[in-house]
Amino acid sequence: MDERPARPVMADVAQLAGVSHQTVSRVLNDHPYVKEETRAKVLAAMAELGYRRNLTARALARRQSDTIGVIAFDTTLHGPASTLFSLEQAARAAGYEVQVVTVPDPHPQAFADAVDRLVAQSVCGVVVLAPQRAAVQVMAGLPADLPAVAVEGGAAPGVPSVVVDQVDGALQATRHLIELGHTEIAHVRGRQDWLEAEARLDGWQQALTAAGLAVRDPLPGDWSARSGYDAGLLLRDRWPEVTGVFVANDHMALGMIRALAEAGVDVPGQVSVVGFDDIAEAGYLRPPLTTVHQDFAEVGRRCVDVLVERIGASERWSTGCPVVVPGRLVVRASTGPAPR
Amino acid sequence: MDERPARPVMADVAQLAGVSHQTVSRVLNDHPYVKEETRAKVLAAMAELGYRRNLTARALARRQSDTIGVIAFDTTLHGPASTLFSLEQAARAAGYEVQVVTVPDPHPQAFADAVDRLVAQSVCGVVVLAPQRAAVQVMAGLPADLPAVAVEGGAAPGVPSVVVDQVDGALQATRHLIELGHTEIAHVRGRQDWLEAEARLDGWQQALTAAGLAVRDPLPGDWSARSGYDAGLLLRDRWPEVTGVFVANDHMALGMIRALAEAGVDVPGQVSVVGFDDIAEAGYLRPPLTTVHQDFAEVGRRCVDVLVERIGASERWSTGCPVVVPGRLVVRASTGPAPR
DNA sequence: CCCGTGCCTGTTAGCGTTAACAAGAGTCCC
DNA sequence: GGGACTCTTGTTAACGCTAACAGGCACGGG
Repeated sequence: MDERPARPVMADVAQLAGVSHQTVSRVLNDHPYVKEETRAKVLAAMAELGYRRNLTARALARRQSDTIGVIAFDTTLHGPASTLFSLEQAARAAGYEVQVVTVPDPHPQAFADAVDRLVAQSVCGVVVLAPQRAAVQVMAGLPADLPAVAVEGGAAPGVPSVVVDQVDGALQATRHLIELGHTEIAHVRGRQDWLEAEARLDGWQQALTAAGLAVRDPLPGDWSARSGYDAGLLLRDRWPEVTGVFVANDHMALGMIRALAEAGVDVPGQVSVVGFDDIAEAGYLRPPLTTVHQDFAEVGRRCVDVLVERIGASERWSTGCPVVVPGRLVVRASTGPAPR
Repeated sequence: MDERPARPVMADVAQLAGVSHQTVSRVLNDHPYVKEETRAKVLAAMAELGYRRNLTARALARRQSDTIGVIAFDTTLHGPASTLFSLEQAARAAGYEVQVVTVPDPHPQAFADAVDRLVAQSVCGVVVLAPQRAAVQVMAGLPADLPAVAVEGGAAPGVPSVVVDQVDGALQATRHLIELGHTEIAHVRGRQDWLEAEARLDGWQQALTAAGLAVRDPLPGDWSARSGYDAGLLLRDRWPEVTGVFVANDHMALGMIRALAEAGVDVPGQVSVVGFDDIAEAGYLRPPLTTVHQDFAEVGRRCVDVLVERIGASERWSTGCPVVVPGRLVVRASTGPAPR
């Protein structure tokens, strides 16, 4: 005659344990001032009923949800995917859930919608994992009382960021080529509107300028292996004298190497190639790729650190300078001494 | 003297519009029986106050949250990452939020914890994106009234699944080698405990058996490029007569090719290699990789379809057979006729 | 003219939790 | 013995929304 047993609620536990529902709440929230004996009774009752607390109700009552929202652009890409993965684990360890909203097109309006949805969910903090210029504007428009962190974010006022030092990484990569004796060094840039693409371009330019070498126009690229391949063809055609290339990410680097190989150009014998990212398979490509390693796991963790700190602090926060995770050049076999 | 303006709630909108809060609710939920004029007034009031509905309160009142939970193992891997990405977009289009929980170790207990957390959040459905044997047990233990879908899931009773036809894909790959005249064909398997690894092994065996060819022990692998490289070394050492290899994923295939190249073995001249996954850069490796394409975007979309249907249906669902997304062999340059 | 039937709106009562307050019991000290 | 604590528990009122019910009004048919 009975319905299927509904999920037990606090009141049920309270009744079974012979206490008030508030006492159950106290046990759940580790309040001091609960007698050990009472706590045991409540715990036993919870176990017997298979009680699970309703986090929705909790969130409503506390006006705080212990959920971190993530706004991401393309979680398929190596960097965002890796960051998201470690971020989720770090968040869980800190007691937070993670809710992800991806933004298919990097238009400000789409970002704004994403923020709205997250706010409607009463998230207690937001991570912006969209390293585009368009995302920067959005952060400026974030509700002032909502803690936020940007990954690789530009200088949005009031929003702290966690970044891998892109300029420095590009400097390391380019200097490496210079030290090997290369003097004609090209660059394949990442997608327009991406901050990382600009920073890597910057680093490359700085290194060349510091060494007194010529700065060519960067070859266009969109992060994809295909665009790297196209850039490779273009390179041969336009600047056959180039012997070193700093490519803005590993996927494009691999496309570039393939184009060069097809054209009969030996890497690293005739042309040296450096990538960026250090994707998992970089060490197993032909040739093994020299590249700049980025510790995305660390980035994810630091994001949570910063965000949790902001959530904890009730007063107005100061902006502070970005948390910088260093990049590290990994020398493998795609670079060698300049041919003479 | 005033505090910073608190976020407006329904009552505020109602007051400004001169109606009851229930009418505001009706407008928000597209109820019939709201006069056009009233609707306009309410909408105007909402716009003026910048009202955002509180989804937490809504979820509590409706006892339903419009959130889909995803339990994933490693969202860094190509397949899960791609599936998750399209799933999130499809879910949003269907009016759902997505909450992700990753499980660092594939132990049943860890999966069970993940389910608990999702249930506590009152998610209205769950996608299990963890293609391991350990995850199958967990699905059997899912609350009976919680709609669920498994991706690449085994035969958990009552839980529908969306799969790419792995066995068929492996058959296509292996047959391709056979048709090219190869008779000594090895296999590098994926990580133990993964259902996909088993299915691909199966397909390989079936194809060989059907053709009357010898079935060797599969070489061990764990999906990583490194393990593919190791398998390549092992292969040369153990079975120098092998001329065709079906490798369970592209990353291992690329490691294998590198190992062979180092040993002076030409691909595809002396040994043909087929991968599985069709990662974005597969066409730009050296040589371009013949592989089996999986349409993960479609998998994500179908997951949402199935889940939404289950959520809508109030009565007990029948299990039905899995939704099968076909795999497709993409022939590139890493395979060629068997040498004689 | 009354009653039933659409339309439209308001009132009330939850949803399951936490917060705020109240209050009783025990302890300690003067 | 009384006041001021600390420890422990219970009662009540939110949190912001939706669901259920109860009207009021206009219209049409018997």
